[in-house]
Amino acid sequence: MDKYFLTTAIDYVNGKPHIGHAYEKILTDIIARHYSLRCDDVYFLTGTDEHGIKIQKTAQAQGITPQELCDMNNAEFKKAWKALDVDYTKLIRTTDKYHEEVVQRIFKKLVDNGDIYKHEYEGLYCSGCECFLNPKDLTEDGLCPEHLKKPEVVKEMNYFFKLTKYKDAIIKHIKEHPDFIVPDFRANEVLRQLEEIQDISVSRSKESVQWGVDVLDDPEQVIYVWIDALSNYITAIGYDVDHQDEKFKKYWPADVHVIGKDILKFHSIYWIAILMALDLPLPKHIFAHGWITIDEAKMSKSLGNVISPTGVMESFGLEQPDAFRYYMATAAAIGRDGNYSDEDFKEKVNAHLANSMGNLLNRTLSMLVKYFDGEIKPEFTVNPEIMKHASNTIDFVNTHFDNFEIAEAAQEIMVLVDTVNKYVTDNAPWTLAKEEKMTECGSVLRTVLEAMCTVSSLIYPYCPNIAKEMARQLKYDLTTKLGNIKDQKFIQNGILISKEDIKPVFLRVDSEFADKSQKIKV
RNA sequence: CGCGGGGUGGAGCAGUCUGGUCAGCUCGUCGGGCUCAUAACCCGAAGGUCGUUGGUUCAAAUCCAUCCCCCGCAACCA
Repeated sequence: MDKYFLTTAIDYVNGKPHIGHAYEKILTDIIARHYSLRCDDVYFLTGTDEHGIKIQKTAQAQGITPQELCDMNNAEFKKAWKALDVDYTKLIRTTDKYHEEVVQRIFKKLVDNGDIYKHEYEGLYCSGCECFLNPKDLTEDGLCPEHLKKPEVVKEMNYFFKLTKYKDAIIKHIKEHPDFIVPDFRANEVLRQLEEIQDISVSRSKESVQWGVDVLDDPEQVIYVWIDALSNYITAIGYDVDHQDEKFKKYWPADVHVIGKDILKFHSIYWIAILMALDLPLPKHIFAHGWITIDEAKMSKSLGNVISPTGVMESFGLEQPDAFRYYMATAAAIGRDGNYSDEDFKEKVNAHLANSMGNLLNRTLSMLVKYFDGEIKPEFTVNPEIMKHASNTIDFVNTHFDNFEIAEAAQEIMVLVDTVNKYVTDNAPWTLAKEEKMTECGSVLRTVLEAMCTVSSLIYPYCPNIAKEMARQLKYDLTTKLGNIKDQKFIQNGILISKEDIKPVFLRVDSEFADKSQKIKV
């Protein structure tokens, strides 16, 4: 694997980031960090979608310019990603000049090639909304639901993209590549949607939308979201219609587009058709994740249950996002909806990160100091069965990631941790020490510590800070590639650690200890 | 008959496509063990006729049919 290029959906900056936006970015960041342990060159693209009527109106309502609104909210998103340790390579904004220019040229190329044509569109226009309404959105009396006014029938000239031209090719591609749409049960939905696909309108008149990218040679029309937003995946890495720079050649096609299940249609149909029209290779996978519900209810502003990702961390007094990231990543099986609840969050991260994993390292290092003054002696050997299990876990985790089974991979890591905890109890090094079987005792400890090196690598994508702290105490190099871990020993002979250097890698949430430690830290 | 998703021990879920090896996982509860550790770790137990009813089959959580219930499908919104 020489490169791995992955993208998130770009977020509409009409509001601030919430837990739903965060879910997708965390998942993508975890995938990116995982592959960074298998490949030297990972490119993680995210971005913000900044054009369109809603932004125009929101800005108007707030008495600021659209650009000011975008700048403000774009900054909020960046801040959130920083707080969550979402370590993207690049964040593209659809208002970036180079993006706008390439989008115009893409549009023009599609027009020149005959994939985009002008067509008179007749629709129901509400002067209150200043936009066209979908007939199915109207009230029973045929009124605009917001303004309770009867919309007028208005004709508008728009540009249309010949989606129908690519229908058969897309169906063929989906059928021939069963892992193209992940999870696979979503592919059927897309195939059904493809049956009733129509050409899509890809522009709006200047009268209805001003905040957007102008169509070249036709200043009365603005390019609509499809071509503007979806193209970010190629413009960000240097695509242009007549020139593609080295970066683009290197990274395209994307290895995966990570998106929400609601926009699967746009990615697996519209975007694919656009790529076909541009004669570009198709992304290898489209991974559609589910929703995170809040206490079993869909998150919505009207219900007042929108949760800010950083708010969760604050309410539990967490300075690092690791626990939140772990919880988000394991909240749902692949592509399914998951649920967030404070209670469950606390139970799960305490049980897995503090009790099982953190405590395992802690108890082992404590014994090493207590019985051997922190020294690993040359005669300490490792248990081959535990090493085998650790090595197998790497394989399982890799396979899960290749299938985008993030939660399932985490479960596999915890199985390893549980196995090692059991190994410690079964071999009772404290008893061996009392019986003065010191070599046996030390061998148990060395085995656990070797296994913990693997654990720290595997947990790193989910919990980068915890993993770094584990690695520090193990004197282990976290940049070690997963492929190099197998059959290698990392715990060196000699003094590993002193009593003062041992510290819990993750404190139980909501415990007295956690409270106290937080005050000390601040 | 609108469309889609779902109903599995106290909670959250997997398993359903490819019937048997499936009643599983995480958490919680109760009892026991251990004492190295972050009141942690290990063992054991209780608890489910897998929404209903019927059918196919040697065999169904899994296939077919019927019915019941929940959640999305206007907006904010991944």
